Amino acid sequence: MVRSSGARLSPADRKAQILTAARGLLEVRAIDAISVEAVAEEAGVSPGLLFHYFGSQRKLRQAVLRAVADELLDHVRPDPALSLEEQLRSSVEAFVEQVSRHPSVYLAVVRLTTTGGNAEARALHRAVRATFTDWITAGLTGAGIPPSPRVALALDGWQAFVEEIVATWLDQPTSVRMDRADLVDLCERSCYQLVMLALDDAGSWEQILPRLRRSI
Amino acid sequence: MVRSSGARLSPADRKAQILTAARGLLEVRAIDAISVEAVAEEAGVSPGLLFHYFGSQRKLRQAVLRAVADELLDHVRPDPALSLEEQLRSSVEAFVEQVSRHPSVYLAVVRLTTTGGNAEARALHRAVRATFTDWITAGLTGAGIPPSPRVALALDGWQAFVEEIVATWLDQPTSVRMDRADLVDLCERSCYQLVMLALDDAGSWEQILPRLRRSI
DNA sequence: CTCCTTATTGATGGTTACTCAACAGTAGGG
DNA sequence: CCCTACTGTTGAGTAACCATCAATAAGGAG
Repeated sequence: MVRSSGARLSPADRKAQILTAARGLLEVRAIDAISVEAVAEEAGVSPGLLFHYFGSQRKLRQAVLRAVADELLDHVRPDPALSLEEQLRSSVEAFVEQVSRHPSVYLAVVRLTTTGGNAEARALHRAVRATFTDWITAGLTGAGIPPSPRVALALDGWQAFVEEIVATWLDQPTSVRMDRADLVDLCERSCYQLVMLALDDAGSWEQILPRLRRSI
Repeated sequence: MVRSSGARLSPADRKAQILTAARGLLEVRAIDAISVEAVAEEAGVSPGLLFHYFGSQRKLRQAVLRAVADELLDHVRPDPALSLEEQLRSSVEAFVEQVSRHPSVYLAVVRLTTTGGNAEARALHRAVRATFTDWITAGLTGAGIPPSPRVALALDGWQAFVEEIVATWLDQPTSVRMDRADLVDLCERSCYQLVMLALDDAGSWEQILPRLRRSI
């Protein structure tokens, strides 16, 4: 067994190092296939230590996913200085960008719809979704569109739509894929369409755009 | 240990019995939490026998999911005698119906986007999706709308949208939920909207409906 | 240099996927 | 009716892995 890190570290440093090691494994293996012993070896540390710091395998995996999720949210967080229309567009672009860069890592968070047990993991995913939904509903409220259960449901579904087509798009060979700009376009416009639908507004999404164009 | 089934059965019968037992467990536990020993006990059989018939735990789970997926497809398969519009509507209704009846079982198939390892499980999910997509594209082709990568991507995303909002809807307490008819409506209309979007057709979905109304 | 705190380990137990040689039920020939 | 060949089935045994805990050693304070 390799002991890459010679001596004792501060708890914070050690925890960070273990998380980094686990994240490295996430580039290759799926989250469900990450064993405590593999992470321990990757970190150059005894398996027992992981239990000392994280308590259990579930909590370790949870911590890894949470770290990745936080990182993703940081990249996608909208800039309040922009207009609402620009916020949506640049956030969608940032999302596609980030997931494209490290697909196996971010899809682990984005796609863990995993009916497969793991209530905490699903809770994390729902929390990420809820964060996005909050950002958008705040923007819509600013444009005079009040929150409603139907809109919230549509936004939730829209995120599933985006996650799915981005993932599918990534799986396609680059020779066949549509332009990335087109993908972003499709994601952006579908948001307006689905919200309009949830509002039971038969009109086109272009009617709503002018209201989103002015900055807040 | 209970040996509910006294003696030797034909391989086909035994396999079917084990699958039934596993499916029963799926009503309660998640697919990832189903151990070989639990299934063996449920079936009244020694654990070793499961390996004889299915080879490994992965393949066993795969077989269970495949059985459930086939069952789902059977219920949702569109009736060629109907008009295209009616086919979409009744298939969506059948989908909501079936998933509502045994949520824990069918969500196991529908929601196994589980980046969590399990390449075969994802492949199965993709196969189910592809089947639905084929049905719809066939219908669209009949209405004069030729298949294209953009439309295929949108249909894939639409299914993610539907799966997500149905699952979310199921999680909500019945007191808060919107009407089931409204849910089906939202699913149906979003399909038209997203296809139009993929066609880069700025018009409303109502322009396309008349073409779907005549039977083929 | 010594002591005390605590980061870290290695031994250990229990669960579970998986293998395999042995057992037992059933059918067919004498 | 009995023997034999075939094969469905078992139960013991192995390996990997999650988890616990008492023992160890590193590093700073005095």
